[in-house]
Amino acid sequence: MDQFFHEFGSQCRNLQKKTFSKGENITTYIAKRNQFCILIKGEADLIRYDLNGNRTIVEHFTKNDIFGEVFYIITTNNELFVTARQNCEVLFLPYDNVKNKCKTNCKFHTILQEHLSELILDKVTILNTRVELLTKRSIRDKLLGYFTILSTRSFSRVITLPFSLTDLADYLSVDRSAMMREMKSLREEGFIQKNGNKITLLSH
Amino acid sequence: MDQFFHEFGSQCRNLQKKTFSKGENITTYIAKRNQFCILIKGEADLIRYDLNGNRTIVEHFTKNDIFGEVFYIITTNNELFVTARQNCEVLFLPYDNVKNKCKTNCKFHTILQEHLSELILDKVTILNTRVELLTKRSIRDKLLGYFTILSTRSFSRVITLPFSLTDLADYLSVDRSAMMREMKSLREEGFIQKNGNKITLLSH
DNA sequence: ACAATAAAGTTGCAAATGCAACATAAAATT
DNA sequence: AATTTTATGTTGCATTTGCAACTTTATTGT
Repeated sequence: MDQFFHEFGSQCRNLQKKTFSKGENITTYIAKRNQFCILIKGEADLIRYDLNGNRTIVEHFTKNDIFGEVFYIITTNNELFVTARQNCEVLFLPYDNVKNKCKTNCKFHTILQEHLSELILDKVTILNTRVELLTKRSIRDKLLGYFTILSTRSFSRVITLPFSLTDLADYLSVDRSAMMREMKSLREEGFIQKNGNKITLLSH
Repeated sequence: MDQFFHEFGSQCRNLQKKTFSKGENITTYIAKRNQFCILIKGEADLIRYDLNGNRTIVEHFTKNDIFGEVFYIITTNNELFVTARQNCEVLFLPYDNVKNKCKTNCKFHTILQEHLSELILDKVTILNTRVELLTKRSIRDKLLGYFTILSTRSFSRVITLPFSLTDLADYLSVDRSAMMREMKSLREEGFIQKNGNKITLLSH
């Protein structure tokens, strides 16, 4: 699956491949259109700004992640948009076209269809992990929870934050200065060790 | 799809249909097993207790919702279990059996497979809505956000809470008394009107 | 119908978090 | 290399939230 999107991504007429530079806006979630996107290169974030100006990183996408308006029901009137964190390559295709058979019956759509439920299932597990994190009651628990997830994924007590501390606060949906204060306590109380964007989880 | 689970739910040997009384434990999420469940009758909740004794309603399931360990990666050592809120009927099947072809090639699995990605996609939108809610910064915004979602779904300014206020607090992952205080302010400031478990959203 | 249990509602106080405003360090841009 | 921009780190103070402990009102079970 890993190389599949690259290899076959440009063979069908019903999809578009676009390139984005760092910082560019990839798409905006406006209404329930059938937009389905695959990130085949780079990293991107789904960002929301609320009425008080708070920025939230709703989702963080890496290679082979899927996103788009099909996955989202817009209830509030907050702006939601996907921004390229690095230079990105994105496949755009109408979801109807993924779900139903492609007219041209191309190889891309056939394989995509076969793996579709697996791709979406992965998204569910990611979102469940995200909910688990956000339901934690304190900044401390959110931080430790997040570190634990990264640690589990990398099979290591030493983890590298995938984004800046400012972004981390927006991802955990907490105030940055309050988060920094909590990080300091965690260091002082011997829970973690910190060196730039590398953090070591200590047994305590 | 709606009646499908009932009609065909008992025709295949590779799945089990079980009944649960209100309050009973339907399943516990322990490890990444391939458990896939369909709630064909009743309502149920995915509950987590953290080390401080806080109860969180991680998810709320209604008729035709799918759940189970396939959707979950257990990272923390918190207990996660699904409890019947009402008398429930649940189909249990191994996910491998859903994904791949069923040996007996029965009608149930065939139709389920056809609709699988749609079912999982629905779950993604539900989870995205949940994340949207949980990333709101204050209890007030969480409450108003939740009311707005229910209002949009029911096409009405008058909404009926699907569970008790105690449960709502556990669902929004906030302290109950703090939530009650906020509800009171919302009433006093003319945002909402309240009558039992019926709430009316006012234009303000 | 009564008792028992659970939910709703309230409050004072403590603790956590958010806000604003900085200083300093690092990274990006010209 | 100098300048601008962005990120990190810190702090005092205000506000929000959580905690504990109640009373009152519903709901459930016998």
